[in-house]
Amino acid sequence: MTSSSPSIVLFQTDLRLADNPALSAAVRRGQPLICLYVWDPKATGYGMPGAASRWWLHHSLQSFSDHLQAAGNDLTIRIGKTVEVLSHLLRDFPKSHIFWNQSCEPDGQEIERDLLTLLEAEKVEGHRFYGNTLVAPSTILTQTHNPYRVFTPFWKRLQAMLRSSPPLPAVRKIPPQPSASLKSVPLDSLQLLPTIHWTQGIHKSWTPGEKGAQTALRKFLRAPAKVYAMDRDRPDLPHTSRMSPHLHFGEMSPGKLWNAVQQAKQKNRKAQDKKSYDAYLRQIAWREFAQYLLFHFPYTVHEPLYTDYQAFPWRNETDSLRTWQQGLTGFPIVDAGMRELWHTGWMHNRVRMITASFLTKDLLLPWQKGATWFWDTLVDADLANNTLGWQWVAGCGADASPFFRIFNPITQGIKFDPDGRYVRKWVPELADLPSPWIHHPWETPPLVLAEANISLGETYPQPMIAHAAARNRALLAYRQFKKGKSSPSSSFSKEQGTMACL
DNA sequence: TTTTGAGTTGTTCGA
DNA sequence: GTCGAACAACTCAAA
Repeated sequence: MTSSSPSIVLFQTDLRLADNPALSAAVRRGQPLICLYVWDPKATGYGMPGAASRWWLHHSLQSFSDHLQAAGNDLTIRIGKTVEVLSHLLRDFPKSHIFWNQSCEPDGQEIERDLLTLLEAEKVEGHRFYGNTLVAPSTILTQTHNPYRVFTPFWKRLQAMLRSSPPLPAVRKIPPQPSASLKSVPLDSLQLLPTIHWTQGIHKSWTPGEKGAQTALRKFLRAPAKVYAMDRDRPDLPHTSRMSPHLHFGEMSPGKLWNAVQQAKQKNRKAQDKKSYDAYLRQIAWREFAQYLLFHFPYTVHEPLYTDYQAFPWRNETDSLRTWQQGLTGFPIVDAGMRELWHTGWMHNRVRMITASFLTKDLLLPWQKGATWFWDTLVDADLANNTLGWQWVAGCGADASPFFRIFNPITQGIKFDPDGRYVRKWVPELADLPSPWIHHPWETPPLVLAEANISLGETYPQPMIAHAAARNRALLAYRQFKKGKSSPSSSFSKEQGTMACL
C-alpha cells in the first residue's frame, strides 16, 4: 500500500502523544503517517547529549515507540543528518507533508533553516507548530520590538498572552505507515546506553517516558506542590517536582503542565497552598524564559549574554576543576551536590546554585567549564536551562545575580540542610559527624572528629580554599573588571599571587 | 528623548 | 538573637 501524499512528523524533543500539536495536526490530516526520529551520531559539542541524557533518551524513545505502536503506528528511527534523512525520504514519498514542533535550540534552528530550504526546493508543504513552549518565542517582544532580557516584564507579558485553552488530548489512533518497506534502524543501534552499568543509581529514581511523566506530575500535585513555596529549597526533602527531564524530552508539554497546576490551584482554597502553586508556575515561566532567550540569543551557549564579560579574567586551571567535579572540595554541601550529580544524574536546584557559585566565584573558573560538566552528567541536561542558570550565577546573563552575591557554602548548608541529612547521604565519610559541625568539619574539635572516625586530609579533604578570602578575591576581581581601570589580566595575576599564600 | 523605577534564589556588618 | 542597611553600578522596559 503506498500513498501519494503521506504525512511525516519529525520528532525531536517532543516525544509524546498528548498535547503534541504537530502530531495532532498530522493525524487530523488523515493520510498515512511516518513518525520519524533522526539520531546524528556525528554531532559534536552541545549537539551530542551527555551520557546520562543519552540513557534517558534511549528509554524515552523505547517508551514512545511502544505508545505509537499501541496507537497503530510505529517510530521510524534513522541515523544521519536530519535534513539528509528527510531529503532521502522525500525521494520515496515526494508529495509528503512535513510536520514539526519548533525547537529553540541553535541546532534545532539550524535544522529548521535547512528544512525550509529543502521544502522550498522540493515544493513540499511544511507545517510548523509550537509544542515546546507555552507561547511562540518570536511573539513576545518589548514595545520597541526587541526580545526581553529581564524576567519580570517577560513574565507579565507572558501571563497576559496565555490563553487558558485546554491541552490537546492524547492521540489514540494514528493512521498507519505508508508502506511496509519503510525501514527503521533498531533503537539499540544508536548505542545510547553506556557499556558500564553506572546507571543503576539513575534507574532507581526515574521512569522515562510519557507515563512516567504523568505519574511524576500526579505525585507532585498530590503533596509536594502544596509545600513547594516553603520546601523547594531543601535538598534533604523530596519536595521538588522532578519534572525537568520529562520536560526536556517533551514527554510532557509545558502547556499541559501549566494547565494541570492551574487546575490544582483553583481546586485548592488554602492561601498557603495557592502560594506554592504560584511559585511553581513561576518556575515554569523561568523555563519558558530560558527557551526564549536561547531562541533569541543563540550565541549565549558559548558566550555571555552581555558580551563585555568575554574579557572577564577567569582563571584557566584544571586541577581545581577536577577537584570540584569529583566532589572533593572539602565543603560538604558542595561535595554532596557534586556526588549526587555523579551518582544519580541529577542535583537539587538549590545545590546547583551553591556548586555553581563555588566554581565561578570561589574558584573563579569560567562558567562554561561548569556548564559543560553539567551537560555531560545531568540526566535533565537542557541547553536553555543550563545556559541561563550558569550565566545567572556567573553574573553575565539575564537578570544576573549581582556580582557581590556570593553563596557562602557553610551558611547555605546550615540554612537548607539544617540536620545535615543531605550531606550524610552523599558524603558518607562524614556520616558520624554531629550536626553542629557537619557543614564545617575543619572547625570541629579534634576529639569530636576522632569520635566520628574522621581524619581531615585523609578520610575527608581539608577545604581546598578559604571561603572568606576567596570571596574577597572574587569581589575584587569583579570590582576591577567593572571599573576597567587597569588591564584586568595584569591586576588579576597580582591578586592570584596573594591567593597562593592561603 | 528623557526620566524613572525596578531588578529569583545572598552575605555581612553594625545597631 | 534579630533586623535593616549596605554592598555598585548598570541595564532594561515602560511611561
